[in-house]
Amino acid sequence: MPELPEVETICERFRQGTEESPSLLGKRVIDVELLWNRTLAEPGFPALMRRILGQRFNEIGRRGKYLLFHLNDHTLVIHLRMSGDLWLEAADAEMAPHHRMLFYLDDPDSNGNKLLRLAFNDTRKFGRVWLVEDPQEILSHLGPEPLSEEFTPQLLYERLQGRRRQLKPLLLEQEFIAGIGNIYADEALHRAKLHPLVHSHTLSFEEAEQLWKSIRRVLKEGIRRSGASIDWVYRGGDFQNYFQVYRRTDQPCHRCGAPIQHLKVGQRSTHICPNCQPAPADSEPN
DNA sequence: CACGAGACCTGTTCGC
DNA sequence: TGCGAACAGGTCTCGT
Repeated sequence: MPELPEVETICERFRQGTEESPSLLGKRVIDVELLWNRTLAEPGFPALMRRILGQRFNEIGRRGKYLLFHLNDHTLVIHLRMSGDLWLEAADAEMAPHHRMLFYLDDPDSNGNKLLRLAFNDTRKFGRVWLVEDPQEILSHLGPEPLSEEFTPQLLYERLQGRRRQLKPLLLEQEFIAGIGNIYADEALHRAKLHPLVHSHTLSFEEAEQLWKSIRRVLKEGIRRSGASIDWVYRGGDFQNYFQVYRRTDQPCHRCGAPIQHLKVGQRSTHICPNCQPAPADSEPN
């Protein structure tokens, strides 16, 4: 489900709090419940309990699609994968279906009463939770953060030159660039007028620069719209109303009017405008 | 290295 | 209407 903009939105909500729920910052973990064993990747549950009880949420961050909750001397790392979501609810709220892990919290001044519950809800059970001393052990494989200053057109161009892969699967590789998923890959390629099957090393610097701009634009717009909410998963964002291609099969391209096409690239559902994104010469299968 | 298939999971939608 | 197949925003691992 969530890609960089959705994770960033969740992150920001927990930092700031919302009308319905307070900020997570300063809250203390006083109990944990694990309802689906494989959700906890590391360490084992007894070790997790020993280390996490009594720790406070001091800082909340994001790297790629990973959420980072910095506690006193450990970091709680969460990846939502396809269907994960985090809810901050009353500690005695009725249990919704698909809750996989619960963190019971109190306030500095609520003397040990279970006040709130951070619930990891994950229909498909792909999501994972880690508690580590140094998050780098989990994040070190990630490529550059696309909205950071280090991610320049020049860097993208060099990295594209260093590989000989089709653009779309390459954009989905988290070690190539962190945070892009199926929606934002399609949207970025359309805005850059690049076909998903184009090979990375064939791009000119100008094309790489267009792709760089498109990636940044699309991710920033996603964040500005609080992410995309499709189907029943993840609520709150409205970027889905501004998609140019994703899930718009047969509808007219907003730029040229041609019907959007659906194809499979690397086993992932892919959407393009056949007119704005001409296929590379070497990729005509028929 | 590049790439496809299969796993991991549950729920919804599609096609006959 | 009914029922199985296909599909869903992610990632890992294995085989060619």
